[in-house]
Amino acid sequence: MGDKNVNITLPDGSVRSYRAGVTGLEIADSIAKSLAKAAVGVSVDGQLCDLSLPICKDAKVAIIRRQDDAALEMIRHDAAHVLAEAVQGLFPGTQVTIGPTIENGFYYDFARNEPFSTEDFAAIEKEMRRIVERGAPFTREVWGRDEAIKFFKNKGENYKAELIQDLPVTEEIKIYKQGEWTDLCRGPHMPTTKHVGNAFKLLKVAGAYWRGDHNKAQLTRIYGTAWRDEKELQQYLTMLEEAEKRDHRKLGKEMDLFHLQEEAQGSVFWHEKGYTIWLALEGYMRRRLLDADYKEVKTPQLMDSRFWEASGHWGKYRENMFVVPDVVPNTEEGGKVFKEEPKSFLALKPMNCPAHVQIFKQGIKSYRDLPLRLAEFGCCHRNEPHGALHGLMRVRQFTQDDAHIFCRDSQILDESIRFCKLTEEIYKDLGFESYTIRLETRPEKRVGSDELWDKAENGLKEALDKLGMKYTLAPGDGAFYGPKLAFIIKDAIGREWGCATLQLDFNLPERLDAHYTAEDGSRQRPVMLHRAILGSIERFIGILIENYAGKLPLWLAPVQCVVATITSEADSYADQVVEQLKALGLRAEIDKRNEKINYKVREHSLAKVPVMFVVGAREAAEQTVAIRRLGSQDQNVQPLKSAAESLAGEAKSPY
RNA sequence: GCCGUUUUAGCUCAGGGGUAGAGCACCUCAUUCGUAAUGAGGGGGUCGUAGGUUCAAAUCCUAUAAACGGCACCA
Repeated sequence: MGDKNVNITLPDGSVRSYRAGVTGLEIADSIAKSLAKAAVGVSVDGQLCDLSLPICKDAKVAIIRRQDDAALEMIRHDAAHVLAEAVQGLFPGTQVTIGPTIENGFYYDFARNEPFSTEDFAAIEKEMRRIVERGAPFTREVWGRDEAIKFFKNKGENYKAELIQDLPVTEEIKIYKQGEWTDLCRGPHMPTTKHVGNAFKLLKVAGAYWRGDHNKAQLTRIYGTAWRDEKELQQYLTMLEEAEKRDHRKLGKEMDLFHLQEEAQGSVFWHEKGYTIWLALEGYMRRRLLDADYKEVKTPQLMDSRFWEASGHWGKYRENMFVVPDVVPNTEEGGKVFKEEPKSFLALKPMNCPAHVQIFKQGIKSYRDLPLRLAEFGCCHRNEPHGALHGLMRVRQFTQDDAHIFCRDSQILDESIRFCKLTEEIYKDLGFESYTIRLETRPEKRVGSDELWDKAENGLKEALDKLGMKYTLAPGDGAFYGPKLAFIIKDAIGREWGCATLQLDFNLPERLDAHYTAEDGSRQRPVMLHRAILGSIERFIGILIENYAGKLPLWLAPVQCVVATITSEADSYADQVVEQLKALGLRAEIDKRNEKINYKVREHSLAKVPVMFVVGAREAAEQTVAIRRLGSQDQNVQPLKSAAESLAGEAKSPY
């Protein structure tokens, strides 16, 4: 490198010249001693690097101090290393594998014959604190491939050896040491383990497959969180607790919305209150769809296996389908359920699309009929693996707000725009401002010509661009039959769930031989768009509950108004009030119990009833109500008539 | 499906070899009390299920089911 110089551009825009090979630490030192002291890493052209890494070409450089947001990534990564060292110190013979950072924390996957338990956490954390306190410097070395493989194999670290073996030949084999402890790692790291600090906590253990492949070994994963200081850690832990309170399973029980039980795992028992939400939501969607020129249909629940063979589901998804033998059951007491071998089978529908194609195929369709949009609140069954079931979010019986649009290639763009617009409007009505959109494009194994895929992918892209909707690209993640859009919403605990989806399908119309007659009299294949906006109604209600923490907007609230009496003197007036509310279409209940008003207010507040009309002798005499809204302590006394009417107006569905 | 954890009254949970406990809810009585819990009394559980060990099992062992946390899967 000699005396060649490099130009370093700092965040304030100033450019300084250093000799080539200068390190981040040296740059920091040249700016201010205090900066060098506070520095934990350096960003070089946006890439986080070790402070000690020589910089050999012109670059934009920012020094990362421990208090900077960018340092969180390093703190967590280093914490993962400290965890690994601690675990290997306490549990000899444990192999290390990978330990990346994740949102809000980190994990490390270990291979050990005996799995860890959360009871080991105290000891591991203690050892981690000792390692942090010791403050060994992280040092970076580059090793030869064979040397590295030999080293790790000798140590019995077969997973690490495998990782190195699979690294591309062009990749440097980087080894980081923290004192005695050595690990293969991409880096970067902070100067010493001391910089990790004490604001970390181990959270949970879990099984995880080596390289995410269920055919490979099962490892034990330890999850942790790490922050810059104790206050941040506490804030995060409090946030987790708050999120737990919003869990739809907890609120569903507390608010008497639904339940699940062993005899029908993965299928929901909707109680009156929960089903009231369902009906309000479904009604809203129905009005939306009919106005958007969809035609609502209803198709069979059970169909012969031949039907599913034709659609291709029988071969590919049979293990997740509920199959019913087409045999009359034996009624002999204590006998076998079926006496004879079934000659044929029926299956509960796992999806609605093939049935919609059947409707499309009735009669001859003209290009004039397109686009044809068939909608169904279709109840589907999928035999999901036990471990996948999760409250309302992942169930075995669910209802999709499903629709299939049959159209021509040239209509893909327009239909995509209509869909995205409609979804956006609906999500806005439902209170979702933040969701992410993913565009999943052609996978390697696929049907349809490249030309058609171009048209389809561009159609989706163009639709999003035209509407100014931001999205991320997921190349290769599309279905074999076409590209798709996924709208993703997070739940209370930060888990992501796919809700709305738009999927182009070049396969099914072909398989099931759907066609229409074009202007020139020729037979043409329609393109089929699968689309859902809520996705599954069950899941969406779960997300709604979490999003609103149970405090649903008036139009969705199962009980919109409770009329509560102060003394029994007001009973008959309260009856009149409820009657009026009901006459206006409101979901109102009365609480005439012999309880103090404090008790009633507390109870209905906890039940998350949005509005209470409190009535006592005074209100009865004056024909008024004292209005109390959830979350407010204000009492607003209004004449009954106007109060009821304005509440009814407010409770109207947004569409 | 895989790994781990859990399962005791309607709900939330305590109890860890000697025959089951709290708070809330429920029922009864008294109280009519103006915006987040009125008081007193009462009823309620073969401790997830099936085996086993033991004089004795909610408690120990084995199997099994479900739920929970991840992983894998999600047409």
